[in-house]
This record gives sequence, C-alpha cells and structure tokens, in this order.
Amino acid sequence: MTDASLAAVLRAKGLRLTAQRQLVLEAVHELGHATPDQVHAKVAEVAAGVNITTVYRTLELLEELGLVTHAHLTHGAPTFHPVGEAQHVHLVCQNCAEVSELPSAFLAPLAESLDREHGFLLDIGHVALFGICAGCGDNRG
Amino acid sequence: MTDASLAAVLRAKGLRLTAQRQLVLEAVHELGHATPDQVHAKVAEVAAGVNITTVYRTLELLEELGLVTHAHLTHGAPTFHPVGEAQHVHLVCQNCAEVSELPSAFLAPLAESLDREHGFLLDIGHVALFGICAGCGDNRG
DNA sequence: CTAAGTGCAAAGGTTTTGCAAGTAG
DNA sequence: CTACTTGCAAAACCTTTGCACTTAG
Repeated sequence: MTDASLAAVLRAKGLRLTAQRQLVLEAVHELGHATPDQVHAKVAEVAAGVNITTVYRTLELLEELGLVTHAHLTHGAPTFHPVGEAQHVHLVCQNCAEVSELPSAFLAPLAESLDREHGFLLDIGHVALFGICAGCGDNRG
Repeated sequence: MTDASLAAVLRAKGLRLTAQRQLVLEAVHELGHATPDQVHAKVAEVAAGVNITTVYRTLELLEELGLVTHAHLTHGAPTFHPVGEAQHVHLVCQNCAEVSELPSAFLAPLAESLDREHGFLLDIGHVALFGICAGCGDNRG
C-alpha cells in the first residue's frame, strides 16, 4: 500500500516512480524517525549504490508530497518520520538520547489553551519535548 | 552582577576572566535568544577583533558553567539564552519565524502529568513549540 | 523518444581543531 | 612565570548545486 499510494501521488504530479523513492519511503517507515544519514544507511542495506544526495532530494520531495514530515529532535539533526500514522509527540532524553513517543492527545489541553489564550495554533507533530526519561531519572532521590 | 558571578564561577574552576567571556555573556543577556552568529555580531559591535571561534568556545564553556543554555528553535540553528532569568517556553511560528516566549507556568500541568504518568522530567527551558502564531493565523476562517 | 531523476564531484555554510602567539593571575 | 586563552587557518561536517548520464513512461 505504501508503494501504491506513492505511485499514485507521484503520478498525480507527473513525477516518476523510481526504486530510490520507494526505498527511501520504506526506510522512513521502518526507522520511525531517522536522520537523512540514517535513512541513507538503511537504504544502502538493500541498494548500496544510492547516493546520499538522492536521499536528501527524495526526503524533501516526500515531504512536499505530504508522505513524511520532519521534526527537530536532537542537536541540529532533523529527523524524518511517516505522515498518516497517528500524530505523536517526541520525548527526547537529554541523558541517554533515547526518543520515545507519546500520543498527541497528551498535548491536546495545551494546544487548546495556546489557541484560546494566545491564538497560537500548535503543530503537534513537530514538537519535541526535552528532559530526562524514566530510566535515567530513576537515580534521583 | 553578571560579571561578578561570571568571575566567581570561573575562579572556582581555575579558569580565567577575559574580556571575550564577559562580552559573550553580556551579548547573550542582551539578545535574549540568539545563534552563535548573532552573538558574534553583537560582540563585534564592541570588540571587532573577537573571533567566531572564540564565541563558539565561550558559549560551550558558559553552558558547562550553567550560565547559559541553548534550545533548538528554527531549522538546525541552536539559540542560546541566559539561565537564571525566569524559565520560558519558546513559541516558534512556522510561517513568519517569529519567536515569542511564554511563562513556563503554562507547561506546568503538562510537566506534572509527564512526570506522574511517564516518569519523564521535562526540561521546560529547552522546549520549543512549533505552530502558527496569532498574527499569521488571523487569515484563517 | 524526452523530460525527469540519478550519481558524482564540487561548492556552500557552519562548527571544530591544531598550533603559535598573547595574557590573566 | 605558567598555563589558560585567543586568533588564524585549515579541516571536518552536513547539505545543496551543476552537469552529464541514465531511465521511467
């Protein structure tokens, strides 16, 4: 279905379905959230010849097509993940760098009050919350 | 007072108080949240000779000393701001790139439920919320 | 066929590093 | 004096761009 919808969206814009595009989209789905570099590595497992440049171009394209989005999780590294799955918030542990996910419903009250009190429309999927995760925080008091 | 505490913290670690370090810290205070480049520009207004390398090194040092922190606001650009002032949350508009601040109290309920339900200790000052600001959102329905 | 897509290499921008000269303490 | 700091230049990174070759449709 991933490939089918990719083909459809591409065709609708007069663009072409290529092996590279399928592989990049698959990699993003399999990795969950990954940097361009990680996507490239994943793709390279199957097709070693694919260039990092192509990965960048393809991620940008897939984002325009609405098939993936990116968020800014760790230091300067944009990470890409599939659209269409349930929206989620990213929790980034500053100690172990572990990224976990939270249903976006968790931010619904915040989103509502931001809108009501500040007129700010929160883009929930793009949010990353930093802090110390349960595992690392166990060492406290 | 800034300089005094800087001097004290430095001395406590056997490090030296230099004009560059004072200037970088002052710039961070004056700018609120700024990229290394912006800090460099601000410092250059007073002391043109200060090298961007020194700004990077000094920001890193000041962060270790607990005098400034950084957050990831826009695409890949870390921005630094002083510690000690009231903690605040950053609201970043994806349309006009405007960054506004919100008292951290706004996230207190969220922080509490994150801790209670997920054992996650939120670092409020590091949080950036993305979305569409009031000004840009006015054009909606 | 023909235009879109790819790989390669090189450019662009930002951040880091090595080292000799400068300077706070 | 001593060793911490700085400035400079070069390296290391990540991302983007130009161009000729390849290939989907």
